[in-house]
Amino acid sequence: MDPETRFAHLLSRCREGGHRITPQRVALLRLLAFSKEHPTAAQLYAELREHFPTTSLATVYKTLNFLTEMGEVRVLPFESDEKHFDGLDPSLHPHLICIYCHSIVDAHEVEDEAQSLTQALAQKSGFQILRHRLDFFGICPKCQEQNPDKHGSREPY
Amino acid sequence: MDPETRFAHLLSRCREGGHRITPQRVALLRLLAFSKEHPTAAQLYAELREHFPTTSLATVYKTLNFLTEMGEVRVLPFESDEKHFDGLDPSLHPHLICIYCHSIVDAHEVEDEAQSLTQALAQKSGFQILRHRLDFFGICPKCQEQNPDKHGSREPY
DNA sequence: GTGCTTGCAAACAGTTTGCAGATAG
DNA sequence: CTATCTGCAAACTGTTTGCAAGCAC
Repeated sequence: MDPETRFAHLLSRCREGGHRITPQRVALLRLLAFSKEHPTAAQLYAELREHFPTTSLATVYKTLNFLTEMGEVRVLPFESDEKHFDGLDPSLHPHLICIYCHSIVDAHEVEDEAQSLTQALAQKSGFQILRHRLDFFGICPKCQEQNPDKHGSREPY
Repeated sequence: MDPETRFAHLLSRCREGGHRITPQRVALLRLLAFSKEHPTAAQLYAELREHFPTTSLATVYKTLNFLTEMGEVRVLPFESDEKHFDGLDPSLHPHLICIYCHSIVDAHEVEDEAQSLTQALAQKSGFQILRHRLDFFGICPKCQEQNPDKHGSREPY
């Protein structure tokens, strides 16, 4: 789904849910629909503040929370303390996380394999599997090219 | 690896790392080696207190933290706020989580499939994949048998 | 005896909540 | 006009840190 369509979808889902469309929310929904980076609440807040200097984190959380309850946003907790939010595509798909640059990208490439692995596991374990969370940690193509000691600024995961 | 061997292994890893063997640590290592339930720090603390009424959570965290740094314990963050700890088997393996009874069990059944999925993803994405985190949420065999409204006490995930 | 460890309390980080004033519908 | 939303501050939860007294080695 392209970001503009996704944005429109988020807007109408808000209306459906009886939530008012405030300028702050419009800006947040836009960020969610357009950011591929799976941002944290703090990152969304920082970007929002560029346009709404008085916006508060509480407002960001309140909106993220009802979107999560509606199933439009997926929460991604990692070992780091802050939770990341996937507002691009709430469907089940694996993620690839770079331990150096901390980028988090969707890994739709192996959705079929993930599906069959899930079925195999359900059969072998007797669990009725409803959803999954599949994260793969490694070094992204960009960081593989770089000089190892230039990854610098961020603590590797 | 059987729990007793695992316990002995944890003990010697502590010594190797220059960490002193205190009675509190012995008790904690024992819990880690024997508990299949992937407990939280608070749960470990509660069990420890039965034998050491004055033990503190801080001590539990300090020990868990160096074990994690040594690679002997794996941290499992979920959407719930508390982190769970896998001290049974720090190797990479998928987990099955029951949304009703909150049990977390190892899913060694599909390790081979997970391995080949990982290779396929590495090839397709260009990532050099170092480790993964595979969680499957669903209803465990025990909870499937129960009357749906008897799952009661715990909030379903 | 030395230096790591304990256990308490205080600090900390991320998230949530309460509330008075502002505003979407 | 009314009910919801905002933004601030305070509360809350899980985890970490500082430090004096205690204990492993």
